[in-house]
Amino acid sequence: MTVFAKEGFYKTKVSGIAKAAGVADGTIYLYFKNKDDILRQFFSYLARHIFERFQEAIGQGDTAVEKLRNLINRHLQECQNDKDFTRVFQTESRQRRKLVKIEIEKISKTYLALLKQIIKQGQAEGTMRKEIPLDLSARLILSAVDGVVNNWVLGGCKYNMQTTTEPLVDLLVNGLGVGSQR
Amino acid sequence: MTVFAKEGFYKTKVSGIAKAAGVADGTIYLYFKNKDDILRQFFSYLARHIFERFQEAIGQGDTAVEKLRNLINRHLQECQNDKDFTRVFQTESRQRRKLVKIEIEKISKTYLALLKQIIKQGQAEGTMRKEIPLDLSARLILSAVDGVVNNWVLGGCKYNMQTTTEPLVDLLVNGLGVGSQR
Amino acid sequence: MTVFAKEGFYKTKVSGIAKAAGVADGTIYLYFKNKDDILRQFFSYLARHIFERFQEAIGQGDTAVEKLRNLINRHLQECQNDKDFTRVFQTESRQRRKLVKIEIEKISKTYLALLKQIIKQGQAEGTMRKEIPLDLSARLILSAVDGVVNNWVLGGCKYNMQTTTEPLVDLLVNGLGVGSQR
Amino acid sequence: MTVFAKEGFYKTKVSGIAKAAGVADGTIYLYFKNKDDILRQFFSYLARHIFERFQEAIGQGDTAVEKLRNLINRHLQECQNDKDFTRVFQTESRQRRKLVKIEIEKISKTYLALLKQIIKQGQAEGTMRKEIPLDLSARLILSAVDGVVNNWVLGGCKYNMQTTTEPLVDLLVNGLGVGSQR
DNA sequence: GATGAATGAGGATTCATTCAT
DNA sequence: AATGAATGAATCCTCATTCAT
Repeated sequence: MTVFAKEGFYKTKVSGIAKAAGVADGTIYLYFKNKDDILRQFFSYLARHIFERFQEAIGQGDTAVEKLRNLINRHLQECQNDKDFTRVFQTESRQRRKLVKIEIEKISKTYLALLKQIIKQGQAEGTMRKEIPLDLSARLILSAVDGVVNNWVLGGCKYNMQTTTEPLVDLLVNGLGVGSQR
Repeated sequence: MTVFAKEGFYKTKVSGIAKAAGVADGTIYLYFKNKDDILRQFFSYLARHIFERFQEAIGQGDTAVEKLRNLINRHLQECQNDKDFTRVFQTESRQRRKLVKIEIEKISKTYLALLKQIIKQGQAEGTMRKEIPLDLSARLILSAVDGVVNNWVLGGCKYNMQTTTEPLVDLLVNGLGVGSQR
Repeated sequence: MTVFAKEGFYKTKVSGIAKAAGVADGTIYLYFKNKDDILRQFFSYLARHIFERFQEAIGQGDTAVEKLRNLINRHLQECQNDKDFTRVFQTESRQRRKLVKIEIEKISKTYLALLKQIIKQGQAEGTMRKEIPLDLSARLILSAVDGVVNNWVLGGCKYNMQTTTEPLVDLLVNGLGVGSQR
Repeated sequence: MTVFAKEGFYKTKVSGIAKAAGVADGTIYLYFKNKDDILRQFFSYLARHIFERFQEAIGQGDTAVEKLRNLINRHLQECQNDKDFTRVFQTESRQRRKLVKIEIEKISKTYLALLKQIIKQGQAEGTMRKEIPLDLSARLILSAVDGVVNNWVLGGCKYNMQTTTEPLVDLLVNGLGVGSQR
């Protein structure tokens, strides 16, 4: 991932990955079918493991808003902890659509499911509006968080992204407008 | 752009572009320094022309919320009108970061400036909250809209994206929560 | 020739020649069949005109040694007067053997004929040795003069080559050894 | 070298070299940085190895004239033994001046040093004239030998060049003129 | 299992030449 | 006659992949 993160999938040479891993070029092919497969396995790994942690984060909140806050916070935290991973994901999930389509969709769907579940709980609690289509709300939240991460990546991963959690949740929950508008 | 949109920058052959353009391979090089330059000129063109249209859209609204709605609507509309353009932008602005860094930053900055100007007006009008950092609000809106577009692209550009405008603006302005929460 | 002299035949672009000549690329092809033909015509021109001047130089001497001195002097002078011409000749007569074979052979033969004629006269005068094969003597003189010129070209055409005439002729006529050796 | 010798550097295709060497195109690039480098390494090799043999030849003579004869003889012999090598050297040392400038100069300087050393010895012995500038004599001898080789190459490497040694040395040492002239 | 030299298909780019204006 | 935009054949070089050791 360190190597992919630096120059992107296409500019990365298999020999470069081998060198970074301290093995011979040929050795790569004992563990990966081909270059594409390296990326695919990365996405596959992500898809399998990331949600346990998200689930865990949600578990630590009671109300819907708390859960949302915890989820977003953990999301930003994880991204921050593994910059290379994040960078590769942000970059290649768009570029190599066909290759990782299945994994991306799986990740995306699971994430959206988590969000919908939170929103549903909020609606049941009476703390979240019922007029807005569930799908749209979920997608919009995902987009917003993804956008924040993307912005951070494009800016060179410099600032501490977790400071964004609080105002982000505030904005998502309360909106840009003043209450009287509604 | 049609060709880039289909397979991405790296999988696109210059000869493929030439063929699609109905000219000889060499002719490409009369107008572009090299393959990279084709992409760079595309982004450069975008940077120069897109904002006139956004500006125009904003001009057609009076209140801040109206302006926001018009901007977002026009944004989604333009993306919809040129799917190839949009797809290339969404994909390659991430992938070929270094190459188009300058153009991307220009586009991003100008867009954010438009948003901040709208939010400021809203705050002056008393229709938009002052507690949230201007920068964050603007970036979040951009991220959200970008996320919607990205989602549309990943989904194959199938549904009509403009139906999203209304609930999107509602969500951004009024938030996910019910009023009493604040 | 200025252009050929700078980078050699192969690195020279027809468009570069056109630019130097102040005409359009296509115009070149009104006067030359192709790129090769430009070089061929150059050698052809040389073959046709250079010997008049050499002949003239020889005409201004009486004894064989005088004639030899005048010929060599004129040879070095002409080379010095047109550095580009000389450089192209020195370089391309070797490189593009097949292309200019005929012209080179013509030039070479005529030059050798001049030299043989001089040596014959010297032998008749009793001032030049008869033991050495005429052919070899002539070729050796040509080689030596050519070598001097080549050396001058390789060194960047800096020094005044005509100062070489006198010692060169001395060496050729009297040899490196002291008289008693014979 | 066989391939370069046939058509010259520019007309030679890397794939042609690979084919002649019985390897794949890409293999060439495991040993040479690029096409230019093949030529450069050739000249570099020459520069490193040829002088041991020349030195050896000189060592087998006692008097200056003997040493000169042995050097020239060995020079012609080596050229004859490797026609392709010789042809490439004769051709490309002129054509690709910049590329092999350093190597050429090294070869040239070392050769001239050998010659000067011989002439000095001759002058000490009293068998070689002291009036002619050392530099010029050396350069002239080099030019003459080079000229003989060049002539042989241009003529298609047909005749036995070593028969030229004796009259060449005679001419260089005793000159073209009869003794009484001095 | 690990290696890394060898492979060769593939593609960007150049530039001599043409020809409609 | 002169132009120069357009052409497309030609070739260097890269790099994913293989396989004998």
